[in-house]
Amino acid sequence: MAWQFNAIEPIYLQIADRLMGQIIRGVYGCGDRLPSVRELALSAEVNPNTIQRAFMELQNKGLVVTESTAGKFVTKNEETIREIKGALLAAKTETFLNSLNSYGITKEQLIIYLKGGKTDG
Amino acid sequence: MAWQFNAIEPIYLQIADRLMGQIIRGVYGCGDRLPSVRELALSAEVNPNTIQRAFMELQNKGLVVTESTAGKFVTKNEETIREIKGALLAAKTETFLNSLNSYGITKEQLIIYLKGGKTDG
Amino acid sequence: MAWQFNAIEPIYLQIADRLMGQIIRGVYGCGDRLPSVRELALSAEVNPNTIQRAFMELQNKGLVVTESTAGKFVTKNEETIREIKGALLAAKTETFLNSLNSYGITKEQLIIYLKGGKTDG
Amino acid sequence: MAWQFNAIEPIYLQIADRLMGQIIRGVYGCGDRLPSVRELALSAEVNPNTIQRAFMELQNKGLVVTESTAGKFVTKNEETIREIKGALLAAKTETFLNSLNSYGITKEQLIIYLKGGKTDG
DNA sequence: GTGGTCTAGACCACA
DNA sequence: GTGGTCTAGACCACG
Repeated sequence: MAWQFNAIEPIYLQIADRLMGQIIRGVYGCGDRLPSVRELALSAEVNPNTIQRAFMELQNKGLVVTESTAGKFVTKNEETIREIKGALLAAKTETFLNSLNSYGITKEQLIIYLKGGKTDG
Repeated sequence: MAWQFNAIEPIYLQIADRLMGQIIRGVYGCGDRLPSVRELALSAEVNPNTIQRAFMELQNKGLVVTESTAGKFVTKNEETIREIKGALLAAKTETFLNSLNSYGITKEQLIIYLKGGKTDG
Repeated sequence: MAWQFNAIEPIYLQIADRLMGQIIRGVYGCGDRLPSVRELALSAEVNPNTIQRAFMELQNKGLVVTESTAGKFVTKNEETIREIKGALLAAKTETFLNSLNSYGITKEQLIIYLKGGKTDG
Repeated sequence: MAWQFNAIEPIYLQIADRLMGQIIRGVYGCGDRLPSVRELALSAEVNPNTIQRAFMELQNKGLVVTESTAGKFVTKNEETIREIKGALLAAKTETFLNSLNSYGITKEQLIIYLKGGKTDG
């Protein structure tokens, strides 16, 4: 079965996000070889160019490097991954705090709630 | 100018959410009179029935009470408002934590980030 | 033939009551599929929107759940049904006792009468 | 202020009911003199004929007797009052049980509820 | 003026 | 076929 994409965001960005998540989570570790463009194109049921564009995004961020003949690899620089993970957390959190803001909930209140809540287990 | 609505969620729910936010934030305080159905219909540029439905939601939640010919009012029960604010925070936070989870970020990491971060200032 | 409605209470509430009665009595059992909105609209000879509103009431009470394209179903939670039946009995009884009160008849007298009376047989 | 009447039932019957309630409750005891027609007409803000008709109802039931020059009196026969009180209780209860019946609630269930409930205090 | 109800009819998503 | 949403416009009760 093809992957699931929403109709709002460009598909290549959705694929890039998905791959980024897998790298950040460590599904593909530091220096690991990533699946080939054709492989991904088949499993996602999209045009290989779309996969290529997704990789472009990741390469621009420094998360992925291409070694011409051998394929594409996760960067060996752990620091880069950590930075991107941090930036992602920052961006998502800011959006979230803004959405809470429109209900008059502040960051401090959120922290108190998180520390007291049982959401995670 | 008409309000902005997205095409995904029903308009009446978006209006209900907006009003709920204003009540929770205190834009409309405990016991305050809310704008009339027709008034809101004009400013939102929607059918009065749509506003009516939005209010139904808020009345079901106990956030709004209506005094037949006098208009609609925010509940005088502060406790109700606080409860709903809490439930809302819980729901939004759970969704957020789930989205972070797909990047391998845990609640604890989020708390650490929030306490150290500069997002708010 | 159309159903009978009084002119005092809103039709949609009368329909909701009628359906609630049927669910509580077990005419529609736990998890049973209810007639479709359009079907009921035809037999009651009212607008489908009116039926829809009636169902809204029942859904708010948790008595009915809707499975988008499959139809509407009685909740599978027997407990919910029992609770609502109890609440209904309590409400009706209180009103009744109040009306007796204005004739100086107490609850105790009513109990005695019920136990001795032949109303049921 | 005038008394409150609903628009459904004839006013004279509503007045008769009100007076009957007062007699049954003992507001006007066995053999007591009742207010005059004119007096009642003034306080109820209705035509004296309407009061007269109300009294006719009570006289037909044997609850009130007219002593031509002295006015109208509650019957001295306590038994009559008790009978009417009983008949009233029977009628109201039957209606009530029928309404419960449409929700599948039996007389026995009502008795159990009444004995266990706290409705009265 | 306020809210509430109802109808008629349209359009959408889902499957 | 199912439910859901929205509009347009009418009518009512209340004060």
